[in-house]
Formats: sequence, structure tokens, C-alpha cells
Amino acid sequence: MSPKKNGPEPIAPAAPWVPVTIRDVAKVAGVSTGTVSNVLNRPDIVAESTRRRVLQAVESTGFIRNTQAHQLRGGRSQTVGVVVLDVANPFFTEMFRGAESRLQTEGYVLMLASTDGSVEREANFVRAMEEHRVEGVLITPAAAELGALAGLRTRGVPTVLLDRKATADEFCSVTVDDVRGGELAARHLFETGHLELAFVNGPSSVRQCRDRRQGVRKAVRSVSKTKKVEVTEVSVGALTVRHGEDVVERILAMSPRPTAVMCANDLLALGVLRGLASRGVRVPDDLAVTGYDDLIFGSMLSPALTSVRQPAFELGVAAAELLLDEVRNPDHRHREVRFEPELVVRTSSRP
Amino acid sequence: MSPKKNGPEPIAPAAPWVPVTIRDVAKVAGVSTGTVSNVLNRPDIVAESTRRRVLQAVESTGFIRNTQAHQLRGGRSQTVGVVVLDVANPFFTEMFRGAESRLQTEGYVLMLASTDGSVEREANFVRAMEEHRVEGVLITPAAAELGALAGLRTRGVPTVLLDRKATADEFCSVTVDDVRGGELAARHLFETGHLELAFVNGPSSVRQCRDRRQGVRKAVRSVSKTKKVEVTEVSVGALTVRHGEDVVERILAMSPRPTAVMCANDLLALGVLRGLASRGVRVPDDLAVTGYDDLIFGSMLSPALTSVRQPAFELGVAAAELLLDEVRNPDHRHREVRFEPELVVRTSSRP
DNA sequence: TTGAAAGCGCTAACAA
DNA sequence: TTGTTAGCGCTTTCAA
Repeated sequence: MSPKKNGPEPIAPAAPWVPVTIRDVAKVAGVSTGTVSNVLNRPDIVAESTRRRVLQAVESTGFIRNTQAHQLRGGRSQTVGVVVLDVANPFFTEMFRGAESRLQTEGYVLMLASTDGSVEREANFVRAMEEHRVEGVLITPAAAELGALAGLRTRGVPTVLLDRKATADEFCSVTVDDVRGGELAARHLFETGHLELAFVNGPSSVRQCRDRRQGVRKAVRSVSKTKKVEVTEVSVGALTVRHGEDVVERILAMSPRPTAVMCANDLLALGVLRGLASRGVRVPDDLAVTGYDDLIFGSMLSPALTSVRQPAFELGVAAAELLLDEVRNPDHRHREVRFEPELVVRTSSRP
Repeated sequence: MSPKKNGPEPIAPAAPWVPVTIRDVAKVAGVSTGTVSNVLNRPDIVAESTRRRVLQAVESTGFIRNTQAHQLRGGRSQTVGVVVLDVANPFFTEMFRGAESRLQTEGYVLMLASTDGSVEREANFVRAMEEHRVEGVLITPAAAELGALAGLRTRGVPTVLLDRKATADEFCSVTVDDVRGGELAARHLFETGHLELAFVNGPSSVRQCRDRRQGVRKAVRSVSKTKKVEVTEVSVGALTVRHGEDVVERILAMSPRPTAVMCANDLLALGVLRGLASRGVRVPDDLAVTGYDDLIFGSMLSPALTSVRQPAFELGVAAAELLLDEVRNPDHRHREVRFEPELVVRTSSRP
């Protein structure tokens, strides 16, 4: 079992691979490089027997086309860059999956980068992708301003904004109607008899938070014609579990005590649920709770969490579609594809 | 608010961008292309004043280096391919983040592809990446056999296997000791007084399941010197929430009834928790439960789930490190970096 | 139907 | 210190 003297002999690396070029293939097949190229790109214009011979040579040499050389000669890079805020966030990975599913069928390979909200990292990645001559970019901008993307625009790199509306018609974009989403959640609670509502929201600097609040106001206006409802907004510094947990105290101290808590996202809601559980408040019997995002685990909690679903995968597909149009269609016009959020009612808000 | 007759006039696309080459820069700066190249690659060997003039021209023209041309001339592609089973799985995205964090500092851009276990898709992606001349590949192979990766090996593309051990010394690999992880969980339960254990495991065809079972057996051997313990393995068809929920009935029917349920992953555990909750069985008072993977939501459940953590991020970093060594170090030898799983004890198994 | 050759944008050896 | 030039691997006229 154990070797005599030395440790187990490490196996030497495989014999160094000499890159095979189209020239090598040509030599083996006994044709010119032009013919090999033709076999690869327009097989129909070359004689049957020659084609077979060349294909055979490709096989035997293990030739793999060099896309860089191909592209240099005027070809396409077959590459799309995707820049998201956080790869660890399921919302973004779902979007990535959607985009990939569409672009993969067109032969594209995706470059993915995660900025974690850093404008500097974003700039670096975009730069690197431009150097790689990506044919397009799908991006969730890190900054509130789109100035960082000006280069892409002036250089004419097809770009689609993810979950962010372009201010002018500078870019295509795919978004979800957050106003509508906020309205859906609030209205649902009103309609199931909750007239005193606590709305746990994040900082106003976040567009999503602003929009969702606006949706809540809309629901209030519409419902208050027939019923008297009251909404108290409770602001927290960030959309995290901890912030949700910490806010419970304030909610329970409110007078009159609300009968429902609407949270600006699922993580907050999760924190709220934990806070309530530790204080023996039952959900939904004593207090109803809703979240937003419909993260995968929401349905697995007890009680399962009512939430507002965003069609992340479809967003990715739509973004890919817009990009493809911009790449191929000379008459392309920028536009915004807006998705509708969907209320998913579960136990946590069931009457 | 509404336009007169037509919809809002779509803004015409930006003026077509004429690609700027090193020649354009040279012309503007009044130097040769060689000098521009020198300014870009070895700025020290060119005169201060010339350098400034060239840099100025780069700026004013908006020049962006073409990596394809650069690479064709013998440069590196600065690109690494990552192929995972499922981008939607947090375990893989964490690994990706780890790899990215390391490789980004070296100027690499990552291509990411998700195979969803399809050998065919895997082959396509690997092929595309080879055509792009990635400098290396990080991959979780879709198939049990590594035959699909033979091409990478013979062509000498540095390749690191993620969460999969290479059979011979064909590739570097990063793995987690699943035997140890299984042992940790089982031993923890034994030591907290649970002598009758139900082990909910997935199909034996999955390596992880086999290894974790082996770990359980090891724990049994070691503990049974001092105590009499009994483990009953309950097999399910897949590691999903539904399978966990369905298995509860069988567990509760067992005689003698176990005092703890060890699950082969967190999703199963989640299902078990739900099943128990719906039958009014209290956790951990009536029955202790553990999972495996330590997915993010585990700590947010009530009761919070005891689990075995796998250092996904660190796996990614290690894989990147191995790859960099293979890329740069002529004396590189393939090796396996094995990580230790870590038991995270939470309420669900607290005595 | 095939071959010869120019050239994509860039770098590096060599010359000036 | 800077310019000239060959050539990386490939595609695509144009000529044979």
C-alpha cells in the first residue's frame, strides 16, 4: 500500500498540446486552408469527397476553431456580458437562467460578473467585457445614475437594463411594476378585513421601496371610499432579516395595534415572523404578515408566507429577446418591457 | 399628458460607432502603431512626453483594446469558464462568487454556464469555451464518468473539478468530506442522547448520499462501544421537500419510534419539519431533526435547523487557486483540496 | 471546385 | 526612443 521510499509518484502532466490550426488540418487533408474554411462555414460549396476528407482531418487532428481569429476577420464574438448586483441573490440567478436559456439556443456564451453594488467593480467589468467585444450587455446598474453606462451607449454596444427603467430612451429595459405589486399586497390585506396596517418599508433611496409605498397609497385611496383604513409606515435601514426582527417591538407597541404587517420584502417578513414567534404572537390568527419577492423558502415556512411574485426567469428571457433584436434588427427601437407582479396568498395572511 | 396624434416619437439610435483601432490612436497622436502598443504594454520604455500624448489620444478617441487581436498575437484570453449543474442552487453560486473573487483580482472574466445535469449541454458549453480559448475551466461534471472531459485533458486546458474527486490524477479537484459530514451529524445526535435514529437518505447512485451514509456507519461503530444505538435508513427517491414531507408517515409508524431524524440534505429536512408540524409533533421536544448543506433559510426557520455547513465560497476560492497554479506554474502537479464540513447546531436538535 | 493571397488589430523583433 | 514590419489563425475575394 505504501511506496518504498518517496511519496506516491505524481503523474506527469499530459504531453504538451500543440495547438492545431486550420493549416494543420489542410495539410493532413491535402487541401488549402481556404477549402478547410469553406468546409467549416459553407460546406455546400465544396465537393462531397473533399468535404469528407477535410472533416476526417478535423476529427483526427482534434482541431478546435479559434473564435478570436474568426472574429478578428469580421465574425461575431458570440458572447454576451451579464452584470448583476449579487449572484448570490436567487432573483438574479433566476434572471440569468432565463437569459441563458434564450441566448444559448443562439449559440451565445455568457460572461457573468457580480458587482455587489460597487460602481468601481462595475466599471471594471464593463470595461473588460467591452475589450472582449461582447455583442451585448445585460446589466443591473450599481449606481442610481446611468452615467457609468454612457460608454456603452456611445460605442453602440447593445445594452438592456435589468429591473431598472431607463430615464430617456437610452436603453431597452425590463422591469416589474412595483407600484402594482405594493398595491396588490395592501389591497389583499384590506379586503380580508385588515383595516389597521403596519407597512414595514426600506429606505426611500431605493426605487423599489418608493414604488411599493406608492402602491400602498393607491390601495388606500381606492379602498377608503367604502371602508376606513389606516396604514402606518415603519421605516427600517435595510431589507434584512435582522431589521425585520428588530422592528417587531415597535409594531406591537403601536396603538391601536395593527392586525396585519405588510413587509417590503421577504427577508424583512422573515425577521418579523421570527420576532413574532419568539413573543408568542400567532400568525395569522393574531396578526397577518405578507412579504415581497416570493423567495423559494417562503412557501416552506410555517406559516407559509404570502408574498408578491416577480417573474425573474421571464425577465431574463425578455431581456435576451430585446438584446437579440437590438443586435440583429436594423430598425430596432429601444423599449421597456414591463412585467406584472403576482400576489401569492398563503397561510400567513389567510383569514 | 397624451401626445397629439402619434405615440411618443422613438429616439433614433445613437450615431453608428466606428470602431477605433490602435492605428486611429497613432494617427491622432502623430506616432506609429508600435509606439501606441508600447505605451499600452510597456509604458516605461517610451518617452514621458510621447506617452502623455498617446494617452491623451486614447482618451479622446475612446479607444478600447481588442482582446481578440491581442490574444491572437500570443496574448492570454484572460477568460475562465465555469460550468455548474444549476445556477439557481445557492451552493453553486456561492462557489462561483468565491472563484470570481479570486480570479477577478487577476484580471480574469468568467464565463458561466449551467448544465442542469445534461451531458449534451455540458458538451456544448465546454466546446464553446474551448473555441473561446478560455485559459481554464472550473466544472461540476454532469455525468458520473469523466469521459466527456477527455478533450480538455488531451488539449491541456487547465481544469479543476468542483465537488467531485478525480479518479486518477487527471485533474485538480476541490471536494468536501461527505463521510465526515455524515459522521458529524450522526455523532451529534448520539451524543445528545438520541439512540434511536431515523436516517432519511437519497438514492445510492448519488455519491454524496453514499458518502454520508458511510459517515453515519462510522459514527455508529465508534459510539456503539459505549452505548447501544440503532439507525434505520429510510430511502427516498430524491432530495426534495416533497419527499421529506411524504416520509414522515413512515417514520412515525416505526417501532420503536426514533427520537431523532437525520436528513441527507436541508430540503428533505424542511419537508420533514413541515410534515411533523402538520401532525402536531413538536421539534425538538418530541423529535430532533438535522439537515445537511446549511442553506441560508435553515437558520430562519422555527425551529432553526441544525445542519452541516459546506464552505462553498472557500471551495470556489480554492478551485481558482488551483487553476492559477496550473496556468502559471510549470511544475504544477494535480491535487485534491479537501474541505472539512462543519456542524452547525441549532434549535431543531437542541436537547 | 479549389488555391493563392490579402488583411482583420495587435505585438515584438529589429532597424534606424 | 521611435518606426517598420512580419505574422498570430482565420475568412473571403479573385484567379485558375
